[in-house]
Amino acid sequence: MFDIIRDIGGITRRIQSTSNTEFRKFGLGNNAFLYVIRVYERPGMFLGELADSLQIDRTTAFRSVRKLVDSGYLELQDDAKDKRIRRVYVTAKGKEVYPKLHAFETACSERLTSRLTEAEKARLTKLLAKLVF
Amino acid sequence: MFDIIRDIGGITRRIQSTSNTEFRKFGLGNNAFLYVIRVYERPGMFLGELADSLQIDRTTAFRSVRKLVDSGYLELQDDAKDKRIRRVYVTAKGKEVYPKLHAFETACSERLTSRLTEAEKARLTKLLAKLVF
DNA sequence: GCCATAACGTTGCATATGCAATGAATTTAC
DNA sequence: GTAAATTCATTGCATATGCAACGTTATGGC
Repeated sequence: MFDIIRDIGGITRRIQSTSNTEFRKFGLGNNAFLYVIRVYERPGMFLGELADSLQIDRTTAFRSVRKLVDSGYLELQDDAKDKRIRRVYVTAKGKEVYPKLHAFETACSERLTSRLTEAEKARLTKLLAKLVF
Repeated sequence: MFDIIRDIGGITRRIQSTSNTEFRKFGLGNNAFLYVIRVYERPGMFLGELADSLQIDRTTAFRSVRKLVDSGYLELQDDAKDKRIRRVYVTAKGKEVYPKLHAFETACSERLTSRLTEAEKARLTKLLAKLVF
């Protein structure tokens, strides 16, 4: 049964590796692309929120976001009410690159599930959604 | 559909994080436990083979194995025929700790799939096995 | 046999990672 | 209202990571 854990672990590491190779040319290696995608789709999260949503350590996420701010893909804005938090948004440069990131993610997904029928894909999605941690 | 990739990515990072926290007391943080488990179950792989089977970068795997040799969990043996390769085995110390690693993996797996019926678990396992990379 | 090609382990180097700790802002309890 | 506890962002530090490169050994083509 623990095959499930092992399988998804291996798949994840492999996808991560090829994604990083693919996106290094944009300066989006080391999982940086994950942040751009997520922030594009859900702008205005604060830093810790973003980290949690990606299941990534907050300090690692913090540094990754800072790098992305420096390289012009993301920007930070102070919150009006809560002085502790800083909200994250994509810049024009980030918006511009998003379609490429998304297309690659889609292509990865399609190859990954290429031996599944549409019905099986739907079932898999449903089953994964029921997993809990 | 790319939800599949995102889901398994998040799950993997989270499991990895808790596993590392759990096993750091044995000096088996940083995914080191993965190597011990794998080598225990399939002894005699050579270094690159082991890395590939875990979908981990070969140089990273090399260094992790070296650390585990230093800490006494694994040992290396030269191959009789092929002078290039070195095969990996668990030591007595590695064998001793394996049950704990395996038990934790099982517990993780059970919690993860706790909202699934037995039939659903079986289906999920089958579907994951059909994923391709 | 012999040369080109490939596979392996290994190292250097720049960078990422993550735990522990800090300080500031906010919320909770009383 | 205020003290304690919580939640942020941020930094320090030790360590892990992964690409590129190297030397050695094996393999394939001729």
